[in-house]
Amino acid sequence: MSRPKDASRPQARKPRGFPDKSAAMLAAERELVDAISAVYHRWGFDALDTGPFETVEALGKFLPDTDRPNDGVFALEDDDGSWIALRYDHTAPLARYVAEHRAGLPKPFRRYAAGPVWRNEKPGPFRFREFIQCDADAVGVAGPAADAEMIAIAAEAMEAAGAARGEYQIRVNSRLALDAVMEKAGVSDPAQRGTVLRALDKYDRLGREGVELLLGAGRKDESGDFTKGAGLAAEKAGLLLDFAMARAGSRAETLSGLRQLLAGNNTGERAIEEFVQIDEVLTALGVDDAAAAFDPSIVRGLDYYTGPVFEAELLRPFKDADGNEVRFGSVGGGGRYDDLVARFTGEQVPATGFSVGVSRLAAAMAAEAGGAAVGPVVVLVMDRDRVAESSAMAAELRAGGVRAETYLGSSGMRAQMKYADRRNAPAVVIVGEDERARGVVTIKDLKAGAEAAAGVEDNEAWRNERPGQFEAPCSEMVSRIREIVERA
RNA sequence: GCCGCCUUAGCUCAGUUGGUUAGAGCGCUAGAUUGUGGAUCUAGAGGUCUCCCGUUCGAACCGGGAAGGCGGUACCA
Repeated sequence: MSRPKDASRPQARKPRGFPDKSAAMLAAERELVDAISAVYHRWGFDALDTGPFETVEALGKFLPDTDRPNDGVFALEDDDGSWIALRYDHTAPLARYVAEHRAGLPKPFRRYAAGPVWRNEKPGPFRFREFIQCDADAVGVAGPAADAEMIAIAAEAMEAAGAARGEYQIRVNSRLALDAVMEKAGVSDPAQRGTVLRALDKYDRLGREGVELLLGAGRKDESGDFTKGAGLAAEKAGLLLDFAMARAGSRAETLSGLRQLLAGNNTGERAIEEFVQIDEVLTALGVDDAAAAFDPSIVRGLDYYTGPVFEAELLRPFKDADGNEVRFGSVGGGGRYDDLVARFTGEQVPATGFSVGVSRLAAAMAAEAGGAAVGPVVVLVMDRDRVAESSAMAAELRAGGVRAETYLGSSGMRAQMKYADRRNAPAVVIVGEDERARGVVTIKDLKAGAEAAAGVEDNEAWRNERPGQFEAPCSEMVSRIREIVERA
């Protein structure tokens, strides 16, 4: 009866966060990668692939806990006892590459990379442990003009990804400005600065009240878990909150607000000057207020960035598989990282870059599109002894540029039709005794057939009508099929 | 990592105050249909009720633990 449990039999279960990808998903990913890469290429970046693994030392400084190299990254011990790990982004490998080959590289060095990255952390909906990033970086360029250009590229990449202007926004801030406001608020302890930055970063999600709690005593979330706050006095927290909320209707308006907030502080003056230059270049490049805004609540990771930082936000909501609206928020980010190469060489090399998370975008678009990918034309086999004839017809279709396959299963016609339907085939080709006798082929347009059948309730009528079906001379088979495929 | 909720057929879910053979819809397979995907009707396959331990004469149901899932939160280079 019931099979005995066999301990040696593995469970057919895949690890979380590594989704199986359908044909539709793969097509969406490839389209996005191609479109975004084309933008980078057009702006003068060269493609470079550094492979999936780096030494943990190369990724090292930014590991959360160097004693446990498997935390955060996927690491394994090499045969010489050293540890290597899968890259968690494209920027750290680039820094290593530049340091390793600095003598032979043109300066500035402009490079783009597209491929999977891996993060060993808790996955969630639209959040994976393996995902594709499309990354562009300019190494050896200092100054806000280079950052402004990256922002313009980010905007163009979003539009190439299918977000019209107004459906996305690049939100720009600066570490300098954050430093300035923390200086003014008297926050100097490194640990406290970290807590403050993390709190400000949550403004989007928690709003002013939530951030206020995190800057002060702390906050209890709805599950009852408590997060300790930065312990700031209300007055200091107020200044930080005013800063985080300083985004106004346009870059110019935000700037004038920041001028007042940061007045009388040296770092603040420098931050303002940086914003002014970025704004000028953005305007010159045609990046308007809808495409890129100054937003002081943008923080991004802690250790890595040294100047301007920015995030690409998708404003258009998507529907998930259950029809619920999903707001995506950030689908890409970047900024200036002047110290990353210096880790290897000791010599400071200024750099700025931007990266798009393609997998989330593709997952969203595929989920919304919902449908399966269009399948091949299926040539049915009516007479098992004449498989070769079907094979020849399928070959003729392929030679004519049509994706086609011969049905090679062992079932009857009904099952073959069901197979074609399930494959989402645009059409089937039927040649049985009748057709052979008259030198014709029967072609059935499955999509037209399904539409025409929607109103037919009577089985006999359905069978007589054979909706979507017609005969054609053998010589016209390829051209008639192509008409159908092109319409699909 | 921490907190909360959940787990019965491929999917969505009923069910039993603990009592012989556990249900529905959808899906799947086959037939009605001799050469036709839809619709309709009929039949069939598919479950140690997530797992382990305990309480009990008896557990899918009660208790404890584990695993997995969902949500929140922390971290996110």
